[in-house]
Amino acid sequence: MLTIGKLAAQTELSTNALRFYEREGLLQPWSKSPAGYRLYGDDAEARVSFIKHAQHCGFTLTEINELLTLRGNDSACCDDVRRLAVEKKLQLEAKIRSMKVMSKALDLLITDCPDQGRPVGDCPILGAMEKIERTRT
Amino acid sequence: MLTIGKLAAQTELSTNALRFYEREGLLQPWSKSPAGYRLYGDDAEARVSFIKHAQHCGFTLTEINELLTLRGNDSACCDDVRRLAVEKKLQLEAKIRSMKVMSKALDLLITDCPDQGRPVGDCPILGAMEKIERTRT
DNA sequence: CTTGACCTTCGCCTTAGGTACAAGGTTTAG
DNA sequence: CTAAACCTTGTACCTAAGGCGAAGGTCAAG
Repeated sequence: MLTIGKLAAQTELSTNALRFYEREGLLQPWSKSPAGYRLYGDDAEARVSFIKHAQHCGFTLTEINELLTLRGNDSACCDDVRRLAVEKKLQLEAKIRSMKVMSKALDLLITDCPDQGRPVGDCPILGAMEKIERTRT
Repeated sequence: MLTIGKLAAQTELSTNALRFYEREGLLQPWSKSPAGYRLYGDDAEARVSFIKHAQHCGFTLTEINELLTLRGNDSACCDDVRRLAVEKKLQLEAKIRSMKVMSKALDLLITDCPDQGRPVGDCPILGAMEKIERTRT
């Protein structure tokens, strides 16, 4: 049985974060002491590990909640998990693509502006941003 | 002189967005009618173009405000603009890298999980997420 | 004159993941 | 006994870029 502070120290989360997870339904304390202190079982640590690792894979807390629900649901099948993972990967790739487009647009602007010490009135970057019609790929 | 609705139609923004830009200091109306209606000059359209294009390059509204301030500042130099652009590009690239890491982590999990109807108890994705490799037990 | 379209300000809601107080109760070590 | 360290609930705040709606003022046409 761990109090919130102990669990926070073990998992390197803040106590605020743990309470936040509780409000979000991600991690319930096993019981409460007579004084109302949260008491966590040893499974809590593994659950926090799960949450952290899923976060590192790009899942939001809401989605992690789904994964945890799935995990506890005996009628669920591994394919359900796999489907969520594939979907998340597609989301990540879409976002990466759009950010690459931005990065390339910036590249063009930056290479357009090679000279030093030019006044802003002549800045080709600012100029290009005003005229949206010239979408130079 | 355009009222907010006209400018919204021309720029394909909502009137809410235009009022929001005003609060944020991005776009001030040229004047107000006796009844308090916002009246925008013709420069407003170009300014909105600028804002939109900068957004497409990944700049936040706060950063766009800096760019606009720079543009109006005669003592500013094109290098200042260029520096902001380079910095933004670096930010984008950092984010892209971190998302690629996530995507690859997901890839490993997905390929670990053959697609037959396995119960969640055996799911290698869920299993891997519980066991974050940790240095301490 | 009245209807409907347009405008005003104000203020809450969203996502995600918390942080930071405030005011007070509990536990433990010295 | 006391003071520190820990815990509780509750509230408010932050980012980004607005969305939405209430309550009400204004303007043009029929």
